[in-house]
Amino acid sequence: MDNRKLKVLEAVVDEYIITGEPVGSKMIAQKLDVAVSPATVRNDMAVLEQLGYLEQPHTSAGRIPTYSGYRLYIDKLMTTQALSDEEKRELDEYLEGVDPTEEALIESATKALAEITKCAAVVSDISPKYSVITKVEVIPTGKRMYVLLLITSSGSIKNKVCRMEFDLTSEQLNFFTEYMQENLKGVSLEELSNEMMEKLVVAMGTYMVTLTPLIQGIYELTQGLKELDVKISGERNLLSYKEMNQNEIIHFIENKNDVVRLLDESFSGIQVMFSEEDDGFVIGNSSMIMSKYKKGKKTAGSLGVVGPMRLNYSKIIPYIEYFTEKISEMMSEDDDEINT
Amino acid sequence: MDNRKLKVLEAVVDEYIITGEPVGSKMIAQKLDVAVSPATVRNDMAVLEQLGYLEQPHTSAGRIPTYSGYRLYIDKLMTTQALSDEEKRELDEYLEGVDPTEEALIESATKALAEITKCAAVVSDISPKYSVITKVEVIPTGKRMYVLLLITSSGSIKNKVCRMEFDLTSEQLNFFTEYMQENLKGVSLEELSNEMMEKLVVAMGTYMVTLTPLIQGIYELTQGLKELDVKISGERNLLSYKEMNQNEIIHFIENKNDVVRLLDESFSGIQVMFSEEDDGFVIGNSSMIMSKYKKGKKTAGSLGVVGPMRLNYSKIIPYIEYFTEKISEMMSEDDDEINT
DNA sequence: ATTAGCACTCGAGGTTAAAGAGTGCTAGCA
DNA sequence: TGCTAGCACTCTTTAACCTCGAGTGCTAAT
Repeated sequence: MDNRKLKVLEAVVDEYIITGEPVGSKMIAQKLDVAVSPATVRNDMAVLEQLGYLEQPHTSAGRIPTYSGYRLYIDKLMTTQALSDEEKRELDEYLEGVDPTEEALIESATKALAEITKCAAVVSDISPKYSVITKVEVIPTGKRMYVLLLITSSGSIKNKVCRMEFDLTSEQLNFFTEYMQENLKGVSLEELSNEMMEKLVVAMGTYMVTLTPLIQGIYELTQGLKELDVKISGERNLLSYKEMNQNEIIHFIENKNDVVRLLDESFSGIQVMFSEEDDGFVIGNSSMIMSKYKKGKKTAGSLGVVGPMRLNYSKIIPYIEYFTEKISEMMSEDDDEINT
Repeated sequence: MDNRKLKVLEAVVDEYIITGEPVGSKMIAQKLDVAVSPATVRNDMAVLEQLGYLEQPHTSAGRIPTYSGYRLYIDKLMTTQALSDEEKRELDEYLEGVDPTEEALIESATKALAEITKCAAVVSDISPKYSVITKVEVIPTGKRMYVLLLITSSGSIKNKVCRMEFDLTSEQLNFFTEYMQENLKGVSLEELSNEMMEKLVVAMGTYMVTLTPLIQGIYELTQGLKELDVKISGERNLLSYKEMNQNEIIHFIENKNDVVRLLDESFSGIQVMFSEEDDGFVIGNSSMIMSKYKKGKKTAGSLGVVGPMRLNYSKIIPYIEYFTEKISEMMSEDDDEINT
């Protein structure tokens, strides 16, 4: 394909990203570095339309990119704008002074991303497959009330209050704590199945009956830990894009968790997905830029943004790259400390 | 004021609540139990308008209630529709089988309220003034990593991971736990001031230096506990009311916490507030129905809904009354068990 | 006090006309 | 062969205009 045609396509996408309006031949003729007439551009655009990179909302309007137009633009044409030191510093500040707990880190990360990109930001926690139970505690805290505590190698903590029928003897309490400690410590969340829990219960013998609520509690906590922890923020940003369907946005907000699959499926490195390319997309006419961050040497969670197709890719992609790097660093610090 | 005029006002509000359209004289003449002509109703409506209870969007339209119209309707005219057993049962089911932790209970309560009323629902937790620290724990959980745990009489649990410079000796650990236990147990969150924390730190003597991160952690946890815990859900419901301003709704969603003041200020019993009556309202053209629930004999948190002025008060008010009763019951159970 | 009758107001919705943006095509030019 | 000027054509947007109907306020009669 003609070099000039590619330049035309690039110019159309660039312009459309800025204005959000269909782009005409005159505009492009001005923007191009080679001096050509609008008529020439028109011919090129007609070809680009035939190839499926551009489309016309109606005959007498300019062109807008199709999703394959965007795809080509992103993969081949676009020149990314590296972050200035200023911008990096701004980003660093966002993440500084944040509680190093993973949960808090992830929360701040989504907020920062959403704020900067004016999109909805999604950050998923480290996949629970990689964590292992490190501690089980039962703490009495009032009449017949006990707090269960479960801690994993990734630093997640879950707790739950259990109310019992009777007060436990200290002997029962010790037995339970030690038994759970012994049998659950080091067990990865992946291998922790229903059957395994059941076996544990049976093997408790006579204690089983009295301790049922506690066991139930532990079970619920493990279930909670297994859930991929995803934080989304900035959903409201989406409402400001007129090309996105209000109802779909609301649907997305309600069914946030559907993006989890996409986040989990993705491979490493930065990638851009379009709703047209994947029916699992929760929201039409949108794109998602995402990347996986690492924890030490292992791939951990994902982060990214969801927005309209008309996104400033050349700016946001470097942002996300930098962001991923930063989060990976911060997560890896944790990791070192926990695993060494 | 004429009895019939009041009936006219009631009919206008009733009708407007259903249709959302300005109400004409013909409609009202049909609805009234006394048989009068539209012309008569027109005269009455003109008077009601002069008194400030009704208004006309434009000359050739019907009337809609002003906020003082709603006020009069709610305080004097409206006949509330008591909940049917069916409805009560439905509500009960919503709250059944919920984790009896206050936090979970509150969360479910907002969801149920929002679902039923199609409004945004707000539930604030028991005001922290009423709780007392019952337990402080420090649990080692990896190299130089410690989990701090703070439990209050109201059943709230907060935890936090602290990373230390060095591993603590078991002696240090014991000292810290016992020291905190001794000095913080039974202390109410209200009296737990900055100065008090500082005194504690100083009194620790030589331990102070090494244990700083832990102290810092404890401090942060107490701060967290002091915050009034408010859950809001169903904000998206507001988007479906065309008489509400989109931007204001978004503003409300972002500044949810501004309602806390309203919740906290309110007195006991059910009450309805209008945005016109209080400039602190985060969202214009709206009303809020709320009530305080109890815990045992003490007033605890508040619950309510935020929606447009055009709400089905006669239905929602009994709902909220019943809901308040239910939540009070459930909370009081907790209370008995913890404090006896 | 109530009501029938009637002129009046005003918004909603539909139609028409003009303006403007942008295209596709053709014919001529380097 | 590739580019361009010119022009007719298409389609949207905007405004002006019209009509219809709902609803009112007033007046005069009951």
